[in-house]
Amino acid sequence: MPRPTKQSPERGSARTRLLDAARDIIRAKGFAATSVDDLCRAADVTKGAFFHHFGSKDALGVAAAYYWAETTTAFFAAAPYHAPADPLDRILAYVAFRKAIIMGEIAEFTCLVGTLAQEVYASAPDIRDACGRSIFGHTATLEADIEAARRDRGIISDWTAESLARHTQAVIQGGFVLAKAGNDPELARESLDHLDRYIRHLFHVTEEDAK
Amino acid sequence: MPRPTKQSPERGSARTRLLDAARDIIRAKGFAATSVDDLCRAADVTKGAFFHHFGSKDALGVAAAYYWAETTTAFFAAAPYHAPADPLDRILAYVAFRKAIIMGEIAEFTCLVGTLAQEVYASAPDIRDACGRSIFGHTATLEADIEAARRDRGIISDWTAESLARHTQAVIQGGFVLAKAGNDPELARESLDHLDRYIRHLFHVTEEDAK
DNA sequence: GGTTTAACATACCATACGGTCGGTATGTGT
DNA sequence: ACACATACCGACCGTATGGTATGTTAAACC
Repeated sequence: MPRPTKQSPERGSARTRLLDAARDIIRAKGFAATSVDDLCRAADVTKGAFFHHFGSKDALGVAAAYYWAETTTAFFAAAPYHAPADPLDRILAYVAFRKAIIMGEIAEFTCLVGTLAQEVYASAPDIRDACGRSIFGHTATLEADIEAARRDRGIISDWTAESLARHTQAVIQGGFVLAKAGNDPELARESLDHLDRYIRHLFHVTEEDAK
Repeated sequence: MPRPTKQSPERGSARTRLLDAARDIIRAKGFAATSVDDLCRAADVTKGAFFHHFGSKDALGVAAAYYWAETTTAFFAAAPYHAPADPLDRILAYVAFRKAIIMGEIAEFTCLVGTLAQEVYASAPDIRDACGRSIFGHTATLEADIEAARRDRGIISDWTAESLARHTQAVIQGGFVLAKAGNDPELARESLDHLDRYIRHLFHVTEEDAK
């Protein structure tokens, strides 16, 4: 039950502002390098407010992962790639959409929960699990289309819809890693072209089909 | 010029022991969460020794990335996947090899420079660049085989050898991210199966060829 | 209208951190 | 023999860190 604050009722509650700050700062600096004071400064709240809303820094990490899951779920649900009638077209539109939103600064298009999980998977299992739920919850949204496309075309395969959905995520996450290491967003886009080609192959899309 | 130490001449110099400790601890906890004292304790050296060999913690990060590049280069150069006469077979053997070495604890098979780059890319450009050199230096070792395989088979493609080599790395790195998020090494292996299938497709490997 | 409660704010604390500094032991070249 | 360099030791320092204790304000509930 958030309540409008006196100083900035329009900017959202302190809790939301802290989560927004966490999203931006952790993506840029990593979780351990982001201090509680950093977050309070960015969100323009005091430490008292921070520890009122979150029991610890780790608890904020968990909350940030859930917040990421919520906001990205809404973002992808509202995205235009669901429009095509053919499920395979929706899958390819998804890949194209993922490629299209790779722009601007690296910290702005990369994945919070991927970064976070990679960093804290061994030392903060609760944060890791929250990240896992966000990632695999997202892959699950692709499975229905993959399965439908497979049935539509009578594809007999040694791969499952779950597996291909996860692979899609792996390519995206791996592209982010390369983009960061090479300091070049194009490296992330490049792998999505290979993924697109791979998916067309799995569903036997030929040159003639493309027209 | 390392010199045998009094207390443990057989364990290698303090510098090497610190770099080994850095490899293991940073992969498990991340760079920022790894303190200089952690490293000194694990390497059984004092803080004086640490700052004698490395000007700062960041300098150790850079050195660790170079050390990783050196040791992995030697490791992959000595690996058996170079044996096949056909370059395409070497490429597929590489993918199979990468899959085979995914075993044991997650921190033992994942990539130091991938983790490191992802964490510090924005705040420590020198570490990031060292990681980039390690990753892209490794992808370069695949390019010759990819190019040779393409020429051998007269493949006309809209992808380059460099691009496919980088995509291979992206799939591996992305698999590591998923393995960490899901706390399951199988997630990393799974994507390598898709990569294998994709490469066979690019080089027109049919079921009959496989025999 | 009084009490409770959520939502902050402020001052403070113990510790852990990266880094420094003066010193010592052990070669090494002349 | 002596100067010099390298490798290392360990006490110390200033600061930043996560976290706490106490206080304040204002809306919500009875």
